[in-house]
Amino acid sequence: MLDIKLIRANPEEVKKRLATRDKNLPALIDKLLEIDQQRRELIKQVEQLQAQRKKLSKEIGILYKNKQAEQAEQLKGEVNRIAQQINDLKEKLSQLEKQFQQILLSIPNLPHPSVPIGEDENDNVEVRRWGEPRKFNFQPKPHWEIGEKLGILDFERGAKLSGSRFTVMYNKGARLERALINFMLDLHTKEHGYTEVWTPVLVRPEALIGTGQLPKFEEDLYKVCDENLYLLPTAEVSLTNLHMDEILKEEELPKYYTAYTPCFRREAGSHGKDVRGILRQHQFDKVELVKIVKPENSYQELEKLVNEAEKVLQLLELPYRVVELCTGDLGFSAAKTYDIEVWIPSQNRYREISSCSNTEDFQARRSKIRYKDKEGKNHFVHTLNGSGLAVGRTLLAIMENYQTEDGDFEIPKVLKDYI
RNA sequence: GGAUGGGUGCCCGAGCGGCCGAAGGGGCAGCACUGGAAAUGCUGUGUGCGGUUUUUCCGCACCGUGGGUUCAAAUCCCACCCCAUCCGCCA
Repeated sequence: MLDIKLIRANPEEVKKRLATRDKNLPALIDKLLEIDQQRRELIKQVEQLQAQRKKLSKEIGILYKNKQAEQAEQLKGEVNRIAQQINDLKEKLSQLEKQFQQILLSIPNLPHPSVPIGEDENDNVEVRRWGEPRKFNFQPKPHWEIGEKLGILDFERGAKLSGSRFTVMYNKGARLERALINFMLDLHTKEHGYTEVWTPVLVRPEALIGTGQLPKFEEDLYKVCDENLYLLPTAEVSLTNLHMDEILKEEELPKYYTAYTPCFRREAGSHGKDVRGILRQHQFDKVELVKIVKPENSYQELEKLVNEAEKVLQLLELPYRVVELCTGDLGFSAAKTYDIEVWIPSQNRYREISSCSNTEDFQARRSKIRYKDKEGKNHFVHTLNGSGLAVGRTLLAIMENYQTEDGDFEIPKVLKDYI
């Protein structure tokens, strides 16, 4: 959520920056400001009337005490009239307030000035590469072929049980999944100072509103029938909202959290995309990284966060590149995002395996996560999140990059103790 | 699923329809005491919105949420949400 005060103070600047995401946003800001003005005018009127009512009511009380009932009765009539006016105005006000909130909640975050301007993923900027894609002296196979032949990936039974984009894994596949989770959690807790967390995977709408998935992206989520709960699309939601509605102490910051959770996404808009294999599933495992920090450190923390996610790929010796998302490709809550893309031999290109974002105070404002400074003043924290990493995609990348000519694949050295 | 209790400030907790933004305690900050500290004492300390000569000050709102009663609601009534405990059921 953007700060309405910021929008009021610099409407043109805000519109200009939002337009780099989406050309339709400036008009929405105009509408918001219009409603805001009406709303404030009404608030002023209502408050004046309420102040009057309060004053007169007190006088009535005193009159009764002094046994001047007649005069009290007279005043009552007047207060009744004022109360009626207040009611009328309040009704209008609550309408406006509703619209106001609804629009404000649907406006995405402002891109950081350093974010490259662009329309879609083609305008993303490569920041660096690590590792050399392996030269194969045979035709590398896609992971689904390897997996099916080895009998470790079972798409048919996945579909039988749950539908398309669900997969069953056996033996080496299932064990590798588990090994990767442990490996990643150990790395982040032991080397990078994160606190390991285990969270529910069913969450309330409040949490999803806090991190920005709701109200706008309901169609991407699985909702539990007959309960007001949703399946977690990412542990960013549960980890960030651990501190929903809290005022933290300054010395508690920064907080680093990591959690393994399954993630559930409907993939509503992506029919026909990446339909083969396990790249895009309705259910996948992820180890998530979340940081809650003071505003002045957040960009430094973002760079660190990306490095921490990269470390996983470096240790697994998987080639990757880091790209900076352009304005048009930024997620709703993000002010700045780096994607890490791992090399996929069968596609002869890099594919996203992690996305690391600084949302600044956008989520903090929605989730009401603040901290109190030394002077006793409250400020919104900055929140960051990143995959560290998407486990299924890591598994896929290992299968393809470490494949052998006979249709099997090797296990990266660092995982030997885990499997 | 059945029964009961409860949601008040950073935390705990009291609160007769007007004098309650709200007692008391804890925490935190400042000061005093001390060689320094602990202990102790004193003082201060909610949030949001709106206005403002924008350091200041003023107004309004907020005691889970939304309605209602009343001249006046944290306090009374109704609905909803949430939490806890017990019983049943299940792992």
